[in-house]
Amino acid sequence: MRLVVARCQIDYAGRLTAHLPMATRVLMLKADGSVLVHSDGGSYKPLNWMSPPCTLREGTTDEGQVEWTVTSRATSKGPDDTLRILIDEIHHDTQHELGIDPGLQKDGVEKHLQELLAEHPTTLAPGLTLVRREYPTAIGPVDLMCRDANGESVAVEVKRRGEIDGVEQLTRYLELLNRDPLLRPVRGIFAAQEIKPQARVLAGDRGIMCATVDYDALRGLDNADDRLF
Amino acid sequence: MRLVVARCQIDYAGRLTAHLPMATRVLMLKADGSVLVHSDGGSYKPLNWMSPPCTLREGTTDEGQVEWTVTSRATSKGPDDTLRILIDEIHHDTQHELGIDPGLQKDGVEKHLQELLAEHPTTLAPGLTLVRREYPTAIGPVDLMCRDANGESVAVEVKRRGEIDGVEQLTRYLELLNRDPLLRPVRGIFAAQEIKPQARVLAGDRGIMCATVDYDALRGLDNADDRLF
DNA sequence: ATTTAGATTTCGGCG
DNA sequence: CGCCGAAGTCTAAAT
Repeated sequence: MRLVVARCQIDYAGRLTAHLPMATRVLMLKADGSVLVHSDGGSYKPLNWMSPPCTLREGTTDEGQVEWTVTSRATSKGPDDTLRILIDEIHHDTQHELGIDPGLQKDGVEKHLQELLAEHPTTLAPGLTLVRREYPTAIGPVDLMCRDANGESVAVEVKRRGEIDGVEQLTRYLELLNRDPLLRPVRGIFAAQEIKPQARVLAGDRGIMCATVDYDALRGLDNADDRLF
Repeated sequence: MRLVVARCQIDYAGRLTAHLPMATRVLMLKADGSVLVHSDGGSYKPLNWMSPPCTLREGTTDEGQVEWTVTSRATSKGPDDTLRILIDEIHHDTQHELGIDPGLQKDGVEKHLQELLAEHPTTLAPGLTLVRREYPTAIGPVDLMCRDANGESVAVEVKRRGEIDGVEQLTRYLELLNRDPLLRPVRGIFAAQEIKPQARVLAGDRGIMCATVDYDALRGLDNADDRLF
């Protein structure tokens, strides 16, 4: 990892073209050849960057300025990209050995939400029981297939954030499932930690029930269960 | 901007929980209080981070190790987040004045594609003429509203990458537009630089035509036009 | 290898 | 200020 602070001007050409006027920025040059250009603000996203695999070549302009050219080969996904960094002045330049990172361990994403709801289906609707998780269909798996108090089928789509696409997805499942005479009628529940108003409206329009899920409360239920055994 | 290279262990708790075992990493501390944790690989996304606004507080553990705690307040968007960085050894620690960045200038995104197609609708279908761009409807603007050689209405949805949600979006527009006796029948064209197979199948199933757009060729047409005048 | 769905998505525009 | 759509999205799992 090489860390450079420099006054520079940057031009990118590839999937789009972008330009950064001359200013002082941080350049992060990683071991795999990738390059990140950061300013002193914004979020985690760099102003500009080059994804690996790519190669950096150092050159000199006609005016005698240092110029770095970072290039990647054209792949099936996109055209060949070029990042041109024209360096006016280097304020800082250091090299560091970091080694391979052991990697990130995550917990609390959609999969966990689905697991918790599978164990506590009654939090979605009274009398609901689980038939199976990841119920397979021709167009993909339904997150939770359940049965309600009347013995009728209920398909549940779980999302961390409930938006229109999720409602569309559940609608496609319901359309398909309701063609099966052994299952029908199948109704739907759209479950998410947070449901956007537009998604709620669309769901209502299609007779789909919305359920807001409290992740912490579910986790609490789960821990309570654990203590019983 | 403060750049730190250190052996550290990191724990994040907020929208999810995440853990990074002890290893050497780069810590980028920006002027707005945000923190980025980078390893020597991966893409532009940090292993872990904290978005502004947030505050960093330095402390010491019972074992005498330095500990940084970065916290942000709970907002309407999410709960309060905490990033705990336990520092084992600092290899490098420098401070740099960067100033405000003049910002990025982009060119070549969906808006541009839409503009080019608006000027050259016949590349989508022979005899097609533009009625208007961003044609307003109750559920949002249709990218391009056109008329074909027979004088019938054609709604065009423009995407850089054509996926299922784009087809769903166009379907919703068509359903609404076809309720209008003055417009109907309205057919649809789904235009994108690249169309995914599943999106193509769904479009075909709904009688929507797909058009793959060559951005460079369109830009060429545009330049040719310019030269005529 | 290709495709698809999820993300601590972030970012910008408009009402 | 909140909602909505686009992104050089990236990434990991499934096909």
